[in-house]
Amino acid sequence: MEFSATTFRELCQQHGIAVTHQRQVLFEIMQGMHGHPSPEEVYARVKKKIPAISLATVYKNIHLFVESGIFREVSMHHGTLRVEMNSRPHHHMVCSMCKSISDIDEADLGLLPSHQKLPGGFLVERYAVDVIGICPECQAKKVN
Amino acid sequence: MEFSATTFRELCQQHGIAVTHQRQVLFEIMQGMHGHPSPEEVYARVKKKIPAISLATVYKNIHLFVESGIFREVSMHHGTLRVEMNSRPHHHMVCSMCKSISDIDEADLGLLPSHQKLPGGFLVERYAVDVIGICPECQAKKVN
DNA sequence: TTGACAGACGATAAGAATTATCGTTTACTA
DNA sequence: TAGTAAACGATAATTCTTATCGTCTGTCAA
Repeated sequence: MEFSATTFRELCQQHGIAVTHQRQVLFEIMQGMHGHPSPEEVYARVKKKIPAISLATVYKNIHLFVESGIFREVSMHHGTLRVEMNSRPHHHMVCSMCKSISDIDEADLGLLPSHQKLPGGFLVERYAVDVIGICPECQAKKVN
Repeated sequence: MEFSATTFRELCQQHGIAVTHQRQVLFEIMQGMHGHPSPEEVYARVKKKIPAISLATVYKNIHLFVESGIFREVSMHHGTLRVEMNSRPHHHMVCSMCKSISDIDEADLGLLPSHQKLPGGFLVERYAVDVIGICPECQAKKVN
């Protein structure tokens, strides 16, 4: 929608990555998908166009696209199950560089709207806010 | 903090689970932890008290505690990496029963406070809100 | 208190998702 | 167009989590 086929080459140049056939097809197919596809789902679709493509290539390029900011991943997750030990109402600050999570009290964040029902009839139990940003440590490290 | 050692037995009775030594030690140790420990971290601590405990037992009981609502997991994660294909500003409605994710436009959710810096000096890039609740399909299925 | 039985335990194999390795091929720059 | 760094495909390896299974332990009724 926002990137036309002609700009894929420029997009790659911007990010200093090579324009390969696999990369281009992958990009176009991903753009045509909606929702929150998994690597396997993307792989299944790309294979229809490039039967010989490897799953590893799909993974490598999805990561590349995410790192370049071309696509975004749904909720930074931390590989492993994590249990919440803070029983006070709070949310999370997630560092986009080091992926560290720290807590912020709900009161310090400010209040959220609390509709009981959202469009579509979704029944709200609670809100979980991830504040994505740069933690103080990474701000200090960041040289540019 | 909120559950005393004496109430662990009651807590188990409420949820219809047996009071075992492993379970009790696990519970107490987890309560003493802070942050967002992983199963491995919990396992490492519990092993100091019960060297013979199995990692599988730790996993099984963490799940049990989470299902019972005794503890909560940090951000419902979906097992696999998911890529965001909706480029409009939006957030997510996550069903606590079936774990499905659907999008909600930021405008439909209402505005969030947009401090540039949060307590501790965390630099905000963006907010990602997960609205946890029950999707219409699961509301229909829900009999009780 | 005891005895039966469901459920919990530990050990470990299996499974799923992801990443690393490596030899071959391809794209970019001069 | 040649040289080189990067990308590719195949697949082994890793990591995290779950399943299996034989043994053991809580729970509940007698």
